Amino acid sequence: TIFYNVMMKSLRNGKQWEVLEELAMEMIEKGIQLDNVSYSTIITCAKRCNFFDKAIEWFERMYKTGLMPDEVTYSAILDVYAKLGKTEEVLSLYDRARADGWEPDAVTFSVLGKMYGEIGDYDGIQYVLQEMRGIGIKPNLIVYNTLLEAMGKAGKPGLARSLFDEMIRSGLQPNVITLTALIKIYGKARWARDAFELWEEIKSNNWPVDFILYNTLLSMCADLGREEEAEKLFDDMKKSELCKPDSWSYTAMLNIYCNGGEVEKAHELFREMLGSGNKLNVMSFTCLIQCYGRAKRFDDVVEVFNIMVERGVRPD
RNA sequence: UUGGACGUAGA
Repeated sequence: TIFYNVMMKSLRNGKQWEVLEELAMEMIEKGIQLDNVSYSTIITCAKRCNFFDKAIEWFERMYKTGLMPDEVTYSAILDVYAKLGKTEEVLSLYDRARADGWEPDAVTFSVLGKMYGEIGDYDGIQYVLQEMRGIGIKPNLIVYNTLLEAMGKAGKPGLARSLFDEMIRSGLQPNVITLTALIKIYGKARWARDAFELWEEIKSNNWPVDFILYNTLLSMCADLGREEEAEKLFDDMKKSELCKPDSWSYTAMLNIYCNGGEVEKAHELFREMLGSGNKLNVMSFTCLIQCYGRAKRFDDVVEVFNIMVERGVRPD
């Protein structure tokens, strides 16, 4: 069994669903017992290959064999239903499993929290927090990250901040994902002051930073029209080793200049981007085309479009 | 180390 499980794991990493399923069928034909590791590997492979129906099919097959799912298999299948947006199924499966004496763990709650975040269900998030406390599970870093982001999606930036504070008080160090999520939440709440305060705190605490975090700050600046701060951040990126600007960074900067009507700056930056060796994407072209369109520079619109086609970027 | 959960852009 372990041999097959290891095989299936590597197939899963290569997203080879068809081959993996054949192997699983072979196990059944040869009478080799599938255990929870086998089933959870099968389920997550199907999920990663977007064959959600297959994931459910295999879970039901497991159920029929009478093998009890363990906490890993449960979270794996709950995540499948959650990603399908089948909230009812998630909850009924959760309740049924609880009734069978199953003890959920931190991963379970991050799956549930993520689901409620996606639908912006504040009461759902509270339910997760309450269940977690009731069972006596201490949230780990990922659970905090998930719930914090969910609070943001439910339109509760203040509560997201409270969770962040609670996390720090509990002695957990935030990672770059925590910080990026918070910055995005503050940006969407138009809390620029809080976001920049957090940015200072990040630097003074030596908390981790990467190019995605920078990009998140840049998009916030774009949304809120904070050109000066953005230019400073963009400059930092160019000077840094690990956080070089990518096409997302350029797109954010182009947005700032376009929204500010600074067509020349946008044009100059666009040239820089073309020469930067970055993979180009539709977003930056879309932005620039709009910019020229608004400035009634239609010859430039055509030129940008032609460059886009030349560079092999497909319009969507 | 046989298996599960988290972060960035345009219209």
